[in-house]
Amino acid sequence: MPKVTKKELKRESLLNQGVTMLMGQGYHGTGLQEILNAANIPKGSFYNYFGSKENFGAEVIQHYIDPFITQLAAHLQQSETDALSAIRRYFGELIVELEKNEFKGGCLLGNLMGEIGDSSEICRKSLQFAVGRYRDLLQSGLAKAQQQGTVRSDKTTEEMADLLINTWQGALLRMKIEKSSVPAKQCCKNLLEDFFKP
Amino acid sequence: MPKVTKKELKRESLLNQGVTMLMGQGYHGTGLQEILNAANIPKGSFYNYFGSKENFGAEVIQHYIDPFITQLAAHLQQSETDALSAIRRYFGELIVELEKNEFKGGCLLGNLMGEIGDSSEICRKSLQFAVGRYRDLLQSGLAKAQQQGTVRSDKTTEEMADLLINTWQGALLRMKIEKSSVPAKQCCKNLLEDFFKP
DNA sequence: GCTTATAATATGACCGGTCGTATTAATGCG
DNA sequence: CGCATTAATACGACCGGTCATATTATAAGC
Repeated sequence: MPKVTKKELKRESLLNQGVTMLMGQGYHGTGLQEILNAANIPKGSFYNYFGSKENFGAEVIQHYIDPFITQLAAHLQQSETDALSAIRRYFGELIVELEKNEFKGGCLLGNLMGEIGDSSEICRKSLQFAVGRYRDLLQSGLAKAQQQGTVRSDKTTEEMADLLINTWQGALLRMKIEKSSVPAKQCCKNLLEDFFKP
Repeated sequence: MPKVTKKELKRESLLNQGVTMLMGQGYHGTGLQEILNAANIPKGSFYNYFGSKENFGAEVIQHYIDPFITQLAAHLQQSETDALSAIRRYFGELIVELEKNEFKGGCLLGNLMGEIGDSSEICRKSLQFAVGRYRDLLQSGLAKAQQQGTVRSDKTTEEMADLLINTWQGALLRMKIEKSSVPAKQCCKNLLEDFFKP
């Protein structure tokens, strides 16, 4: 595989810092300069990597969801675990991470949907694409679980995946203001261990 | 009842404009000047009504939830309707309003939880209080419905109210980026007409 | 391979503007 | 006229983005 250039390293550093800071302070609450300071990149250089802050935001969104998709896919690919258990384990791991992080941040997708979902068309589309990618993977996991007989068959897996994602998003918002992982745990218990069961 | 003073009128106008603009553009995406222009109030006067932008934000949050609580309470007080039907009708009305508004804005509580839930302690507490008020009212409605035998009794009404609010919040975020009320409708269908049923 | 010219890339000072808040001035009322 | 209230103005900081310039990379000729 081709060697990663210095430019690509810097670009990725910007994206990583962008994820961290937009999660903590939101899109408009975070100035470019703060991100550039953290990534040690001068202002003028930023525009070699990204056309604008808005374009940068759209790419931060994709950069954010990538590891979640990788992690969920890895769970689903484990052949010795049934799909529903894989999904439960995946969310279990997320909850452990959120507790470690003292309930801060939540989900960047949810945060930005709320903040700039109406005001940035570029970011709205990036969010829609990211949520779609994530939801499609969850849906394929639920479909597998249906085949394995561990999930109810009278509801479409699209609808169940949507419900799961929406409830999870709402639970993470509650988590932030109540500083507790109880909402996230209840989401998993009520849907994955109750409502979705045959 | 005492006559409403001019000062109170101006204060309420600021809060109304604040709700509208924070919904559309978020907290940090909306400057005070924009709100003051819309309310026709000079910059210096703002500080007669509110100690800071942050305090203003916290009061906008309470001002935002008040009519929802009033509307839901009115539904629940109608003696000729059972509680579950009242809740369904309430959410049905919200969906109609959201469709009329072309799926913009969503829920200010959800938006601000995501954007400033970690960065403003004053607003976090206001959000927590507002969500608590709303949830408690929903919980009392679900408790009534349990008494009437229209809602399952093997789950606490606190937990069901939490699940309903969290899923609704997540559904409204999806609504914004997909410009569709389907997520909100699915939330009601799956929870109020399925999962919560005895 | 070295030197020079050219092209590409990187950069930080600067721009015009707005920010939230503090200070000062003006106005209204008893 | 004095005090309270309201409003105008000022302030220091920061915003996203631009651009003239500096630096680095590449190409061409010998």
